[in-house]
Amino acid sequence: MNRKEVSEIIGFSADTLRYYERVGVIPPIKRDKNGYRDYRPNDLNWIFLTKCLKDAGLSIEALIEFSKLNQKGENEPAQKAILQDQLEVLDQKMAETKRTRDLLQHKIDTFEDHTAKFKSGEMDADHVEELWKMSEFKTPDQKSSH
Amino acid sequence: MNRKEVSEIIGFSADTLRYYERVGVIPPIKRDKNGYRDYRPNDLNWIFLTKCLKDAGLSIEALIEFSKLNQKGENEPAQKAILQDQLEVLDQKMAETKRTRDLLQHKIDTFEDHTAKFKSGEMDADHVEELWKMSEFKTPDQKSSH
DNA sequence: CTAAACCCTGCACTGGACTCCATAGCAAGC
DNA sequence: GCTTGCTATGGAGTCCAGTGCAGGGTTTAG
Repeated sequence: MNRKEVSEIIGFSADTLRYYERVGVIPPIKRDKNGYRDYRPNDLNWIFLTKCLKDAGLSIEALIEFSKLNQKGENEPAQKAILQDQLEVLDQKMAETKRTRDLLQHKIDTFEDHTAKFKSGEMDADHVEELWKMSEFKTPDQKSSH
Repeated sequence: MNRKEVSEIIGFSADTLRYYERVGVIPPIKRDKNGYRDYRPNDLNWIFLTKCLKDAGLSIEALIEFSKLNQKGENEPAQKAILQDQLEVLDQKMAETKRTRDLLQHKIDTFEDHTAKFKSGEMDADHVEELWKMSEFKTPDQKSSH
């Protein structure tokens, strides 16, 4: 399978594919007699996993780390551990996204509620969110809060 | 409230705060007699929202757009629409993350199952995932698939 | 024989989002 | 008055993740 087909299936550009191979996100791809890359099903498989993890927010560096361990050979426990770690990362990410989502929902729900006032005064990290929920969602100077 | 306190509460660096103000992600902050920024509760409020949206994956450009709309004054429907859009984006993101998560889980669960073989042959976008689920999660050249 | 449509390489460049730097003002403590 | 510690500024530099480009090769179609 050539570069173009892979690009079309996975959705990475030819340049990105080459870049990923160069930096080690994907392993070196076999070449044909002309030196052209010949992607095999297992390559596609790996690239697909890469795409999933990238879409899930992993950095290139993390993907390289991941790929290295995989290429090291029979290192299943380590690979499994990485996957497990990634699972946890994804779970955390989802939890956080959900929190933001709920905050946003709250903001939408209470958009018209201009009666809520927040008191100035002490304010620390733990209270910012609470305060935010009560706030009027306006830029500072549209209403003086003195 | 001075720059340092805000940095500590929100978790943006002083430089980032200045950068955001410069590009318009946060509105111009009032200054004291020395020209020092004096962040007021409503500023903090806005910065907190900014942080949420940024963490949720919005680009600086999107944040500027959002901020502009907000500063334009009574433009609630437009603001609300943006929040609603973001809500949808977050929902989609979560769904996709969950999909990756489940794929990963499957991979972990079937890690030892070396009997599964995937056939080379036709392969298109719709089948990559299916194929991937059957694959052995190895780099291409550790086992020849000819 | 030539053009089109692929592919290869190294390296320079871009865009986004900060981050650092040099220089300088103010305020408090010694 | 001097040092320390905060603040300010414009502008340059950095890092990440690609993206583009010049220069070149092979195969197929006309």
